[in-house]
Amino acid sequence: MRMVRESKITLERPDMRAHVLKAALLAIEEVGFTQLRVKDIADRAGMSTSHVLYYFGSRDRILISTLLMSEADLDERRGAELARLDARAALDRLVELYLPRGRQDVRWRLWAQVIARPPDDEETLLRLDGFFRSWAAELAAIVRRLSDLGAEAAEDFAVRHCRLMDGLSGDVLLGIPGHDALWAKETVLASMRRELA
Amino acid sequence: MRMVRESKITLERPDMRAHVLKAALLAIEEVGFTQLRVKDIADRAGMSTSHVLYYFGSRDRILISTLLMSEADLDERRGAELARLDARAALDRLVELYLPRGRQDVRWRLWAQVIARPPDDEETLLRLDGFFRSWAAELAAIVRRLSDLGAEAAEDFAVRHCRLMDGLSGDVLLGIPGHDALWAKETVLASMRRELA
DNA sequence: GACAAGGTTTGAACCGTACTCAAAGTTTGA
DNA sequence: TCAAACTTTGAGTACGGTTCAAACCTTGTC
Repeated sequence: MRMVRESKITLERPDMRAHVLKAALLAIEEVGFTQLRVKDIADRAGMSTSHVLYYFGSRDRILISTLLMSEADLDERRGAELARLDARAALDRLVELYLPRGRQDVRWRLWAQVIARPPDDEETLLRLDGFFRSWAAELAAIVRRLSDLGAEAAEDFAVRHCRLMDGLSGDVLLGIPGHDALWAKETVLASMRRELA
Repeated sequence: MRMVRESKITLERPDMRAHVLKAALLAIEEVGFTQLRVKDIADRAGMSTSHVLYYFGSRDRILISTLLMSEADLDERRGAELARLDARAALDRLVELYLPRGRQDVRWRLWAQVIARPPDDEETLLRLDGFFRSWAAELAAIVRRLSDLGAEAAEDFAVRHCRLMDGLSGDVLLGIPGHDALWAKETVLASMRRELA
């Protein structure tokens, strides 16, 4: 009995899951987040809805997994891209990568969804926390190159500004008049410059 | 034709709507946000689901209206309560009122919901923006009592810290281990003290 | 005081969609 | 080669939001 369960988990082919998650990203972009049905994902993955559910168990889990993949992907790309830039450009670019590109930004819509219906398993929460920390660490490293802040102060600066960007993103997602992606970017950068000057 | 529409709107009894919204708050607390059905609200309001929908049009609108009411209510209470306190105590209390009390905080779950499924009518967005501004204005006023910051600087301080609190609230709602309501409060207050010192 | 017009309320039906299940198909390993 | 476990699907279920038409009330008018 227990054997069955364990082997099931081990044998879940990651390629299959990744395939579905890519289909999910595509589906969200094409049909929009609010109208997204499991069928839209299944169609684009070339399989039945039952099969998608067989791998993920529930619609919510598909979305959470999509966020995790999307975030992991960005985590990699970010490291590679920022390494090539000088500190000031890296700071600017990091902010750009972090913030939503607009009201319909897929990654941020996923975040909003997950915050509205949070997962209850500890493991997922720790992975999400891991992404937070990764962003903060990257930002802290850049800040240390730009100022004479100590490790602790840089870390504090980074965490505060990540959370600030989270808050600003809420405005962007809501579509508050005047509070668009550009406004958010300018606001964060102003706050950063203010402290680093 | 147009007459019908207009009179319909005018005649919507506000007491009836308010009654439903209070029922909604109660229902959320009792059955939990994720399992909330329109029927749960209707039951507690002592009417049929059709009747609730007759007044609000859709489930989403009920939730948005509940948030608006909840926020308007807090807006009033806040003004009355903070006026009685000295500046330092008022700052502390404002932060307490702003932040979620915990993972299940009803007002914040409503915010999360509305950000995940934003309304598309301009009017609602402006009302939400109004609440943002109201919080910021209140915070700015307190800050000016505590420091020699000018009007502009105080306003900037206030907006940044409101958004910071929004971001921290996300962590609390998610239930990231270690990031509870108390942690959020301490983090904001530390940031505020840091700048005001 | 009766009646017309519009406003309110509801129960019953509709519809869409997440999820379940059993059966058929496929792989793996002994 | 066969059986056991894994995969895949179509059909079916459950459930919740939304619609609709009909009954009920309220109000103002002759």
